[in-house]
Amino acid sequence: MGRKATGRPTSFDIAYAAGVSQPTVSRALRGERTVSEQTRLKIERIARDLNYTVDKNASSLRSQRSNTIALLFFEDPTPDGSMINPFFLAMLGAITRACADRRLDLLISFQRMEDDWHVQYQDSHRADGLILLGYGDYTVYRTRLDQLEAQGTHFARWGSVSSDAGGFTIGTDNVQAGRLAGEHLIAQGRRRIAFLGHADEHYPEFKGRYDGLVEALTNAGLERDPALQFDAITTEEAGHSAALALIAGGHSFDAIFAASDLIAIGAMRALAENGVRVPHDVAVVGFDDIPAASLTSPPLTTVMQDIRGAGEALVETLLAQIEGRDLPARRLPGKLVVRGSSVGAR
Amino acid sequence: MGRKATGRPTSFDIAYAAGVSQPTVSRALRGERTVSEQTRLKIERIARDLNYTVDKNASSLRSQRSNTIALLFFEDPTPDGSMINPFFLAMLGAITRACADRRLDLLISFQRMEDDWHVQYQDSHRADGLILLGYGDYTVYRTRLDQLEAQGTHFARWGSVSSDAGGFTIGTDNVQAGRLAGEHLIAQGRRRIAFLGHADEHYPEFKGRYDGLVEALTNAGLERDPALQFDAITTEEAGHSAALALIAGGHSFDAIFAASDLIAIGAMRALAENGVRVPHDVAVVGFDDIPAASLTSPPLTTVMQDIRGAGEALVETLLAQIEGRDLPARRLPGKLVVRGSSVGAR
DNA sequence: TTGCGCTTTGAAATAGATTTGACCGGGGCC
DNA sequence: GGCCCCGGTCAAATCTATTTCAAAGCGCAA
Repeated sequence: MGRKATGRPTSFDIAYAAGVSQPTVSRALRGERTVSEQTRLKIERIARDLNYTVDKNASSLRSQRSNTIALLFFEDPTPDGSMINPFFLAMLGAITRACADRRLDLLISFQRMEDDWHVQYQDSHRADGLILLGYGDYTVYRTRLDQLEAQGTHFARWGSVSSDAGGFTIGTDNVQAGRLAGEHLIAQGRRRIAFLGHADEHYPEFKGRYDGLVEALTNAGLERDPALQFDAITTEEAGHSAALALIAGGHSFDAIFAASDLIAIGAMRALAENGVRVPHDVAVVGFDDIPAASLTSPPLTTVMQDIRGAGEALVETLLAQIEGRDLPARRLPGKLVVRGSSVGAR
Repeated sequence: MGRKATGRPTSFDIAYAAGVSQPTVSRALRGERTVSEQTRLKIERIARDLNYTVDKNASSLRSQRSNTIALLFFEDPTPDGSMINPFFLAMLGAITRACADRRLDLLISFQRMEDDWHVQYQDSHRADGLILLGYGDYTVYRTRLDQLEAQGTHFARWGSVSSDAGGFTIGTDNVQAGRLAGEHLIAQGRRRIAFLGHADEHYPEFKGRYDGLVEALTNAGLERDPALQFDAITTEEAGHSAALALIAGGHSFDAIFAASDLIAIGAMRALAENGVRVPHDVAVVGFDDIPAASLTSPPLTTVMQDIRGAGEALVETLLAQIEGRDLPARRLPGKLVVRGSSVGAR
């Protein structure tokens, strides 16, 4: 008939070739059980032969489902825009994998929360839902999150679960993870453990880690010394400064628990500059297990977050939400990775 | 009329509210000049008021243009799937930015080339074109690339430009960049420069860097010593082994040019283990400027690739191709980043 | 008044799938 | 025999924008 000679085949072409109607092709290829096995196999074969693929746009338009989710990084972008928190990049890998397993497409964007065209991802039917990744003072983004929720946008976010933010949050159990680090250092005979990182409610992740450390100390019958806590955001620079401040503070210490690997790496540099030996004089434990952690000398002991599990959980939670069955917020356990920076004779 | 009370507004709703026909709404919102200024402003205001956004699927279906590109990593995935070459991750940032500037959406996938559902991205109208990122022995992927080209799929890839691969390739000018590294080391008074990395045509990027080094030596009237070249793929382990082999080889050397930062970091570890001081005894230069490069001690001198430019060029080339005007392959210059590992007294 | 060229707008066709409602022949039940 | 149910299929409606084509409106000249 009047089918154009060139161009991709459509479901009509397949239907014609298979001697069935076009809707049957659609059903068969989606595996609806109302199509007989025999018909389905025949249609599948013909589709393969003709090199046919379902048109995603037509499919999504009709079904109002894109089978795509959007990943938004709402970290403060660095000036050159290229340095992205390595931890989130690892997470990206895990999320990609989780999506691929479920045959979902993944759209990504590094737009910041301040720009707001991202809220249109769902409205424009580009994506069925959003995954939000962001570190730091999330209270800033609170308005945005509320707005998203009010709009009926489906989303899951990575962050501190303990906070008062609505559900749909997946995060590491920072208290447990912090305790793990503390217990490890105590087991190594360390008693005066400094904490580098903010410990107030603006940084709930960091605060949780600190609380965990304090718990470990308490459990071991040790006193926490507030003079050994120094604020730092998650950069190598901040870690360097905090460690210098710690050294200058004059209080004795035999271990550092840094709220992130970048902080730890900066701190180790400061220690080295001051002739402090790691781990001999001071043991160091970081957090995140970024790639660079295994490359320092000595290699950095750190707490690894369950990135693979996080990716799975985020996608799963989001899907559940899209389908109307809400899942509870979840906390994932951290795991200690012992390397050279924390073990050895005192 | 029979408009459903709930749900997003469609262009019909806007048209009704504005007292015009629905196609006029479409034209106005896309900025076609055939719509009078007055009408356009009115429609835009109403669209904003009603919180209307264009349905991406309907739009793409009709126009056969998705304004989306897909980014494919075809690197050999590591077992745990989370470690991705940091250089490509940085590139991801640049590509994201280039896409955002052009209001393009970006789909990403870490599927390997062996799996082949990626070839359907364009066929299914999910994306208008592909960007391919992959390191290593690309001859393996040659079949795939040819297949893509035969299919009429639009794509741009990052890689070695010198190769015989079809156009649409963007890459660093590895020879120039290698020469840069060589000249720097020679200027530091180094004469016996080892090269760690494969130097055969299966690794065209690495080979180019080696050729550049040789050029620099030749230009300076120095002889190249083939005994100072050791094969290594781009891992820290390989760098470590290669450096050990170099040391064991017994030939004297006063500098190392590593084909990648990971190799360089591994090599520095081997040097340290053998009591070789950097840069005092041996100067080290890497390649890529991954985040960890500035965190080593001493910080690693390296050749930075123009990632920002690469992202721009890849997207631009791909767009050109989609629109039917082919752009020539391009080589981007590398830039030397001098840090502590290569400067200082001999 | 008619005709020409230009801008602006609308009606209808279109893109390619999914979903709804109906049909058809055959088997089971009374 | 009449009626209902059932699996399998199809025709028609639907999803929401873009594109084509035709027509209306307008100023100005013939």
